[in-house]
Amino acid sequence: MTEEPAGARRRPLLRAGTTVDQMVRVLADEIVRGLLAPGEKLDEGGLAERFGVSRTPVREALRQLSTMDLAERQPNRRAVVRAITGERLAEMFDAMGELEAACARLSALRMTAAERRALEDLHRRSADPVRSGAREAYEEANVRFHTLLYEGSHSGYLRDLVMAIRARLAPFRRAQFKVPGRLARSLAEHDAIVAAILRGDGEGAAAAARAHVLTVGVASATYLDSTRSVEPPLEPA
Amino acid sequence: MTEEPAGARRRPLLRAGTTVDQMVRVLADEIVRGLLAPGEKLDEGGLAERFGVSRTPVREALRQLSTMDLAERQPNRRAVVRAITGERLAEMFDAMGELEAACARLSALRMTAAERRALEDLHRRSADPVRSGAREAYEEANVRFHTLLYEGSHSGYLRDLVMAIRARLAPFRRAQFKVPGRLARSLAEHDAIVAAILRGDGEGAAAAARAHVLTVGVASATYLDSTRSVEPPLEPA
DNA sequence: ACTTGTTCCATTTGATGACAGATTGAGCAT
DNA sequence: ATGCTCAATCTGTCATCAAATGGAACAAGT
Repeated sequence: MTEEPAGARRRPLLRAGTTVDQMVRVLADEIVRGLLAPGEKLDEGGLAERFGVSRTPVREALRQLSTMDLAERQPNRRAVVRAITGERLAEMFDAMGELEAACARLSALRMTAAERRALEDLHRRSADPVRSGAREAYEEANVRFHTLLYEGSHSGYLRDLVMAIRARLAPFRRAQFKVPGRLARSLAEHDAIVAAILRGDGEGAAAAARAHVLTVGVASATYLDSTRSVEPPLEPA
Repeated sequence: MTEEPAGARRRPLLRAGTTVDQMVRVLADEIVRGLLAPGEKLDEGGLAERFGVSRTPVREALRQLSTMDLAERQPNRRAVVRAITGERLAEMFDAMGELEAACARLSALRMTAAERRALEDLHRRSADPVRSGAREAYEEANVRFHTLLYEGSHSGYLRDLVMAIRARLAPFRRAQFKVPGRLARSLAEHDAIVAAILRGDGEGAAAAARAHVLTVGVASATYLDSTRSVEPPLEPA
């Protein structure tokens, strides 16, 4: 620690973790966003060259990805991006619905007054993007809304669990907003959840949240049927 | 495949996966069962020597363990067995309760007639071990009972999720059965769950299952308070 | 002729030992 | 007792070797 001229050159750009962690972040993001298609081969040598490292850290990254269920490995066979079957996708939405419902239920029971106010405020402000049809803005508000629900459960474990699944389903969820009129309906569903939470009705909040996610799941299934593929919709960086 | 004299010498004892997978299984088991105490250092060189391999596969195993939340790693610092704080344990029981409730709810809605019969049969047979005080036998029936619930949800994803948490909590859950009279109460709680499922009452089943897990969680918390430690109870191999 | 089965080799994975950088704890001076 | 120095130890990464895979080329059978 002799010199630190201002730019801190020791950290080579976005050094938030180790080399392997960085690779995992990048690859996980690309898989979740569909830039790496399901079934795509993850060649150790190729990835090593791409990231400018040797194969050792690449292997560690691949093992982590496979533990996270984003990649699949078999002994002596090359790793591939995990393909999501339609059935599995449905199961994931099932689980997502139940976990969202759990968070909503616990939020209704456990949220502090401040947390309830914040939720209500955010929900009220979300009406503007819907009126003006600002999809981007609403999507952002939507993410914040659900995050507040997870935090409201006052269970970090539950929050981490549901956010992991959410990240995995994000591309599929996002597609639904392109359906005409979906924004308004989404807002109405949020309204039911907020109302139940504010009156402390745990079961009501759970049912509303479950229905909300179910709707999203059905929309995704429809989308998939129409495209005859389980690949998540591509999108630009 | 030229010769196979009967003993199949090619597989060197329990070869169910790769070297790393085997190490992960062994270490995960030891951590979950408390043979490796929380906070215990996991030295790469030491483990390499113990398993008779080089450090590279050990590192992969450690990375997988840390992804599974069984170990903790920081850059350039040695890996340690993940310590479960009391708060985190409570959160895990929370999540477990919600997931069990979800499985029970879905079971009530989705179980086939055969599955309902199997659940009822098992539950009825579980009364014997309780009467005779056969703790071991009841514990086994208990595991099977819950597994049937998970399968009944008809969601493999949900099942995997809840079974992973269950494995992590197993040592804590098991301790509760040593409390006098707990077997009978556990059976009674199961009874409420079964009754709700058989009459197709999803919400009732969910509530009963949640209460059941909550009871277990409270019992564990009490146990922890009494021992002033968050280490899972040790038990012989 | 077209499929089916076999043999080989280029490619890829699994694992090892070695080297540079970071950490930790013992020893010493204050 | 407190803080500093430095060496032993451990982690992160690499280059390299043995074993396994999976196609291509080729032979044989229907």
